[in-house]
Amino acid sequence: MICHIDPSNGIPIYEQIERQVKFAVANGSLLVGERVPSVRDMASQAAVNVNTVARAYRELQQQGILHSIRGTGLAIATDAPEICRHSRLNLIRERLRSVLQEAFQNQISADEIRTLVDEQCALLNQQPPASNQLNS
Amino acid sequence: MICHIDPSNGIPIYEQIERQVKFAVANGSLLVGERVPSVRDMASQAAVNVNTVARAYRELQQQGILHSIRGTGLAIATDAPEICRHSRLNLIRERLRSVLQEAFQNQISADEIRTLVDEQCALLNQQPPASNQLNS
Amino acid sequence: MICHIDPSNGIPIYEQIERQVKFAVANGSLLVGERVPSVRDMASQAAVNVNTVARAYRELQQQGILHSIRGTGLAIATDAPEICRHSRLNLIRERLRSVLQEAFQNQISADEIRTLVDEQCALLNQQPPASNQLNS
Amino acid sequence: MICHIDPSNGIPIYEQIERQVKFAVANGSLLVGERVPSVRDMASQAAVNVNTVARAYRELQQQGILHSIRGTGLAIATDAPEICRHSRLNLIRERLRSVLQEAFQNQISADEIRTLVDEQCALLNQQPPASNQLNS
DNA sequence: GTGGTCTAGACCACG
DNA sequence: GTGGTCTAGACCACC
Repeated sequence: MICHIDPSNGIPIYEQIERQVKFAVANGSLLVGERVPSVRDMASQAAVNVNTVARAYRELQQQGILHSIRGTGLAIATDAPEICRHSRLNLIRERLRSVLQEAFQNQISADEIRTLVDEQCALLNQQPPASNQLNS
Repeated sequence: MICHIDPSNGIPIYEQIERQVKFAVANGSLLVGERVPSVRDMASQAAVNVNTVARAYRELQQQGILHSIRGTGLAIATDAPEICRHSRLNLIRERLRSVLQEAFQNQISADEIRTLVDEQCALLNQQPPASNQLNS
Repeated sequence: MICHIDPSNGIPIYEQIERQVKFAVANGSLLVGERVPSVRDMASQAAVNVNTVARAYRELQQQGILHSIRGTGLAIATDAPEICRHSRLNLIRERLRSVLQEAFQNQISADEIRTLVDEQCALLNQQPPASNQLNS
Repeated sequence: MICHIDPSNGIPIYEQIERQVKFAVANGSLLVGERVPSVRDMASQAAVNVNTVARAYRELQQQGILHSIRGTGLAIATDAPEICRHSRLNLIRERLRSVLQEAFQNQISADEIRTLVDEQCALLNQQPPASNQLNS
């Protein structure tokens, strides 16, 4: 599990971590019972503060996605795949809603929006997907 | 020029004011040379502090959208319409790019995205535009 | 007597008017006993507020450059040419001092300054002097 | 990084702070990536209000000279040295241009100007730089 | 701990 | 009347 953080993104770092864990679970990249990196490892790998990782893990525990194994660390909970698959589209939907709302408030038409979407899809698809940051 | 402020929507008040002025300029509601309400008028109309309006106006000046006529007030600058028209779409485009990038990196297809977009367009369009609420 | 005002100049408008009257007197463009335009005329010609012109004239009176002729207006005082010729270079010197001081504070050397001065002299000399604004 | 503020010199305090930061960057006293003092530290050291420092820092951010590391503080941006070196000379050049223009329009010769410049250079150079006063 | 936002109220220069 | 500066103090999110 490797996290790519963009600190100048508007999205809080702890939330970027949360989202990436959820996507990895929904994806099958992280399996039930598998351990996530320790707070310290994740912090040093992603070059962020340990408290930030701790906060992300804490919130993931509260959501039932991680559970702690005493003395061992945190692992993906049994229900995690279901929760994450269920919320996978919602994570995107919520961000999208906010953008589109601003667009409509500025009297940008649905057609103009679709044009922008297609334009960005084209741009992003032709980028090498392997080395990409997960946020920007 | 009347501003509708939603103090509980995450976007800082001074930025809501900025956006609405930009929008009004891009729109033609505010014409080149026209004066914006005095900081005191705008503050009392929008029920916010004078300094908050002053900050919005100051940033609009720094962006070349307003220019100050000493002792008289602030007016729409000559190239404000061009700047505002440009930035209007760019602000949306940039936010959209960020969302779509996250989506693609998590194996959400362009078709799924278009479905989400259409869904949100439908939802947002049927909201009552009665109150001319520019923020939320 | 025609005044060229640059409202976006940092120098207060009333002071721009003062300086231009002084220079005109030092120049011989305004002669002893000659009347300056009425506050209203000057204000409409220079497109500034009447209060602003009034303030400039008031300060020129206090400095003994203008004197009022009851019911007639304001005229160049007897001592004005001497005063103005004397202060002609000082007006420039004072502004220059302020600029050079900032330069020195930023560790720009006297030689660099002389280069800048020569550069600006060359630039300004080749401009048609007739149509120029008097301030900028 | 220590700031010397003169509250009674016409230049707004926040701008004195801005200039001194820019100067220090152009100078190499502040290196890329280095952190500036926290707003609270700078405020207490310079005996000004926190908001005043915050305003200076905010404007430096907008100019691309500082960038914020969330929850950690503000650091010198990558291209700050270039920006600061550029703006240092440009600020002087612009002020100088304005003064010289007024001089030429009032029939002061380039030679007279050079004499004034030399005179001011001599005056300013012999001032005691003991207190390292960056403003006056 | 950090910066960011907002409020309230004072004072100033300018027109 | 206008905007601009500064202070003081509160509250917030983030690290």
